[in-house]
Amino acid sequence: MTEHFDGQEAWAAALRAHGRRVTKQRLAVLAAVERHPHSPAESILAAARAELPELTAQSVYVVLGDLTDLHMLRRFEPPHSPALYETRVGDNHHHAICISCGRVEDVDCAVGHAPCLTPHWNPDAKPMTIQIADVMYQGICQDCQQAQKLPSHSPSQEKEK
Amino acid sequence: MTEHFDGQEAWAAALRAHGRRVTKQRLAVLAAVERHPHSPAESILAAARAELPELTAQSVYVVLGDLTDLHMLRRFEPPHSPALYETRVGDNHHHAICISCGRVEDVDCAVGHAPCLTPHWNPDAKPMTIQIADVMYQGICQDCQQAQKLPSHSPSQEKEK
DNA sequence: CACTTATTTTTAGCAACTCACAATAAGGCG
DNA sequence: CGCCTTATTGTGAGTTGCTAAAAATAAGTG
Repeated sequence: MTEHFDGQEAWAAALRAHGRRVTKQRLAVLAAVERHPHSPAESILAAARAELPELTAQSVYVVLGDLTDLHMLRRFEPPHSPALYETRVGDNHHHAICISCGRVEDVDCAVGHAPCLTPHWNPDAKPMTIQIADVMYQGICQDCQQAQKLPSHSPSQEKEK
Repeated sequence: MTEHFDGQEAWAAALRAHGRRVTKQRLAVLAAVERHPHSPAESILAAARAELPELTAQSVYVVLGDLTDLHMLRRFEPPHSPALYETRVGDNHHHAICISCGRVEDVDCAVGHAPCLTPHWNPDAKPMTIQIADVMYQGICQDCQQAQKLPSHSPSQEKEK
């Protein structure tokens, strides 16, 4: 317990910079998210409790929500999954999710800064001012592909009767 | 009540083609989704009940789930919103959501068939086999932009203390 | 028309959050 | 350094959106 003083202090500074108070709860949450990117609130709670056992679920929800609003954290919601959080913000990157095992990988933005970012509006649509474009790739990771080829019986696909 | 026999029959055919039974509930749900694209289950229930008052919420969930699996419907889940459904499937198009009022607009795929679709994998990542890429644009629609410029008091933005 | 079984209904149940309010403790101040 | 204000956390309850189990109903088949 000696090498995370710098991270500690960095987060503290960031909190102060945003006019937030530096509490052990917030530091614990931040550290937990940093160490377990792409995690849901529940896992973050569990991870944070390792170093702060009395931490509450509510606090985690409140903190995650607040820090996300401040853009100190980024939240995204894959289909059929609770919201996931990560500390990597500001660089607009995307995510690939394995529909089989749920694993999430980061994917850098394909097209530089603004991704596939300028939508082609239908002639009849009233264009919006786009602020961000979340791209969510869905596929099958190598491990799961392997598993499907193997012996097994049910590929658990469509049933179509 | 005379002009929707064709739609009726088209959906019935599609259901049969997928080995599903043609029930008034399924037809009502399909019709409701078609008439109210980008709607959550609850709204679809309400809309469908207009023509089939005894329809159950459960049935709607079951039907929506089943038809989505069959790709007769498409589901997507904007942040902070329940799942939305639409009948426009097969043409990979995307969605733009107004973060202020929640309105959803369809956006045709920018890059032809596969959208911005080939992720650039980080050197250390094990690439997945991508099947689909959902792009979710978030921004502010013209109406809401207007509203924000106007007199009002709280733009309901960050608070940053 | 009878029969099989998909589909719907009924009734519970649950996960992931949100809300309201009391208790606690940062950070500013004298 | 102790006091005070108010952000933050904790407590306890409540909600939404959806899934599960089992009984009732009704498509489609022969």
